[in-house]
Formats: sequence, structure tokens, C-alpha cells
Amino acid sequence: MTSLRIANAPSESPLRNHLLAALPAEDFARVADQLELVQLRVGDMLYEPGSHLKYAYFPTSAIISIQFVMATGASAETASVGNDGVLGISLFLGGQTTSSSAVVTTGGYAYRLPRTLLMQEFDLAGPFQRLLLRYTQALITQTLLTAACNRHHSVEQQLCRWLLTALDRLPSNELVMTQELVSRMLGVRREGVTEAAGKLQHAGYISYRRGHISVLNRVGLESHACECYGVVKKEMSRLLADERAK
Amino acid sequence: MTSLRIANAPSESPLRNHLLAALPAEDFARVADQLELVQLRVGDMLYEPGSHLKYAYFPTSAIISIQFVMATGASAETASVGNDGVLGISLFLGGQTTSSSAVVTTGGYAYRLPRTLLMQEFDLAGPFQRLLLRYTQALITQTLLTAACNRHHSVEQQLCRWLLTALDRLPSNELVMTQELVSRMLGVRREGVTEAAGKLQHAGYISYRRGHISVLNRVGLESHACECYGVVKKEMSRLLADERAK
DNA sequence: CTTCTTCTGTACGCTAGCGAACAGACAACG
DNA sequence: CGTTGTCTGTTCGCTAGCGTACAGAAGAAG
Repeated sequence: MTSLRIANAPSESPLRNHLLAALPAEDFARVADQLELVQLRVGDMLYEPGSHLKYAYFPTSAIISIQFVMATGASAETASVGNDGVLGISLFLGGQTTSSSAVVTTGGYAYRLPRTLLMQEFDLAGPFQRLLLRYTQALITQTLLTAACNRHHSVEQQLCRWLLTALDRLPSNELVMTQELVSRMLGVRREGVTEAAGKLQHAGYISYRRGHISVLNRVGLESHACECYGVVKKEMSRLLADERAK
Repeated sequence: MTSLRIANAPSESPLRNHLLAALPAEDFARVADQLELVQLRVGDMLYEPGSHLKYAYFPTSAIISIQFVMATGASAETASVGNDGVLGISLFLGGQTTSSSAVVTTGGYAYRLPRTLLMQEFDLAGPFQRLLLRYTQALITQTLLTAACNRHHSVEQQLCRWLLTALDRLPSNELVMTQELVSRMLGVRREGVTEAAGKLQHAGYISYRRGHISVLNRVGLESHACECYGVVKKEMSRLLADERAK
């Protein structure tokens, strides 16, 4: 784990994380001082099977992939966490550990909160707890749909879905990501991604060069993606919107 | 929903559900009177996307499948709930609804607890809450591995896994289930199941006739199953064992 | 500018699983 | 006991995606 402590990083704020931003002022105030800004680098592994998480991470610009690595080395992303979520739900679920791994797929920043503080907040049984629980459900929905999607949809559809979710969590329309990495996320061959990406580029939806993918036509991508993207997105916003209304 | 109220069903007891059994005596006592025994029939749908769950179900002999049905009608099981769990975690997670469906795949009994009572118990922040949260993590693990398994493993391996998990939740070594139904659980063709089941029968691991599958050689099945079965099982027992130790 | 590494494109044969179609077999029920 | 509906077995062609192998291109580093 090579996450870096940062003295001050301009233009970062905990409120860039949607969960933290959704907290009532007083709840946020309680933890604000304890949030520590860290820089996450591509490839950093925040946890792996069996390891004990010390912090919960609230990303602002980084994206973290929750994946399972099989005995053969084959892997598959089951959900991802960006500025709309928090990594480390097993802290308050009580299992201490998980059988999955968490890897940074897009470098950037996150605020982290020590384990004990998170649990304190959770035990207050207030808005913070409600938020964390709702987010847990959103994460379950993501995983659920990944399972169904893996079963029934084509690589091209899944690539569209994946690009769109990544895009939703980024400020720009460009993501830094090789096809090799994307293929490991999706759990398919690199060549499969090359082919699918080629089609999408040909259609004018995206353009890419070594390690950079730009989305040119969001709507096009959405029309090529499977329903899974929409279902997850809708569910995420429902769960967060309700919380704000409370 | 055609679940049936039962006046008294001999030889049933809430303690046959592992979660309820793991509760400290006083916690169990608080809810014991409120648990209502219901009979669940194969095909009963306990919830579907958008519906509001009124009860949490603690199965004793029934098995319930949590699945996602796609727009095309194709479906896939993402997790299943038997005497080792509870259906209805979205009640305390706070989302009210889920985007999945819950269908009874093995008929039998379950005890149900009204929504408000479950939430009351949850809000006590005691052993019951801890148990529910831990079970939530176990369920996430199941879903996670289903996603990875759907991506990487053969129908035959998945069939083995599925049979084994079903078996773990049944008193006998026989399950009442057509290949057609199994195929819908796994999200594959019926013919694929026929072929895989044929191989397993040939190997002497199982035997079956119209709608009945008997497991003859558990160890054989385990050796043919993918790692996913073992990982989930280990994680389930870890999460429940820890709880008892508390 | 040159070299070297990493990323992307493409091709080829192969396999698992799909879709459709149909035949046979079992068991339930009249 | 025979009919009927449901479940299982098998076949055939087809496609998506895999594994392998290699070539070209982009960029980084010197």
C-alpha cells in the first residue's frame, strides 16, 4: 500500500465526495477534522483477501475497483467505487475482512477516515449510519447486476457500461486506461476489448490512443450499453436522493 | 404471493434457522412470539423489483433465490437464502425496494417477522443488528463470487457449486428440481444442464429422474466444483462463527 | 535521433455454449 | 389402462469469445 499523505492539495474538498456531501452539516462537522487527504496511485491495492482494513476511503477523484481474483489468476471486477461512494463497508458490516481485493484503477485523491472513527459514527445510528447502509444496498445492486451482466451480455455491451460508469465519476470525458487494464476489469481477453473498442471508435462514440480513452458521444454509448448501466444508475440516485430528502 | 399461514406445523422451530439460533437467549425471546410460521411454495415470489417488502423471512426448510430478470426475460440467480440466512436485508439497509426478485425454489417453511419489528430490533444496535450486518456481508460475498463465477467457470462447474449450496441447506441428499429450473437459476440453456448433469450422473456423483436430483457422492461434486463454492462456504462460516464467539 | 518498451491491431484455429427442433420417456390423471 | 402433459436426451449448425502468435505503432528514455 503506497497511498501518500498530502500536506495540502489545491482544489480538493471532502464535499466532492457525494456521500460526505449528503451528510447534514453537524454530522459532517464531527468528522471533518479527522478526514485525511491521501493520493491514490493506479495499481495501489487498498485491501486484499484476508487483510484488515484500517481506513474507510471516500474518493473524490480516484476510482477503486472491487474485484475477485481466482486461483488461476483470472479476475473480474464486481463493483467500483468513485466519488459517489465509500470503500470499506466491511468495517461496519463487521466481518473485518473480505474475500475480495480493492485496486485503484484511476489515480486521484480520496479522504480516509480511521476504522474506529467510522464505527463510532455508525454506532450513533444517525444520518451517517443511514447513508452508509443505503450505500451498501447500492453496492449490492452493482454487484448483482455485474453478475447478471457477466452471464448474458456481450463484451461490447459491457465495455459501454464500464466506460459510462467510469465517466460518471470523472470530471472530464477522458480516462487514462489501457485496453489491457480494461480487459482485466471485465474479465475478458485484451483482444476482445481491442475489437469492441475498435467498433466503438469506428462508430464515432469514442476515440483512443495508447492508454487514453475519450468519450465523444455519450448518448451513442448509452444506446449500445446493456440495460445494466441504466438500472444501476437509477438505483444509485434513488438511494441517495431519498437520503437527502430525510 | 401465496404464502400460507400455518396454525401449527409439527417439528418446525425458529431455531432451525441458523441466524435465529445464533441469537443470545434474551434477544431471541423478544421476537419469538412475533415470528409467524409460513409455508412457502415453489414459485412463490416474495418480492419483485419495486415492491415493498412487509416481512423479513427466516427460512427453516425453504430455499429462496435472489435473482435478476433482464428485459429479454433471461435471468440469473445472484445469491440464495436458506436456513442459514434471512431474506429482506433491504428492510434495514433502508432502500425499501430492490431491483432484484426473490423466488422460492425449494418449498418449505420460514418464519417471518414484520418489517417494523425487524427495524426495531436493528435499531437496538445489539447482537441482532450485528448478526444482520454480518449476514449482509456474507450475502455480498455470495453475489461477488457469482459474478466472478459467471465470467470464468464452465456450466458443469457451476452446476456442481449450485447443487452443493442447495444441499447444504437441505436435510436430505435429494432436491426437488427440474433441469429446466436449474438452468434458469444458472442463467444457461436447459440443454446445457442436461449435458452437465449427464456427465455427473455418469461419473456416479448424482442420479436423477424427472424433477428429482439425488447427490450420491458429495466429495466427487466438490472436486468438480470451482473454487467459488469453497470460498463462499468458508466465508459464511467465518462470519457466523465470529458472531457466536462474541 | 535512436533505441527500447509498452500498447494496439490482426489473424487463425478451437471450444463452449447458444438456438431451434424433435424424439423418447416418465408419471400423473382421468 | 390409455392419454396427455411435462421432463429429458440428442442432434445440427452457428457464434462469441478464447489462446496463441506476431507485427506494427506510439511514446518514453537516453
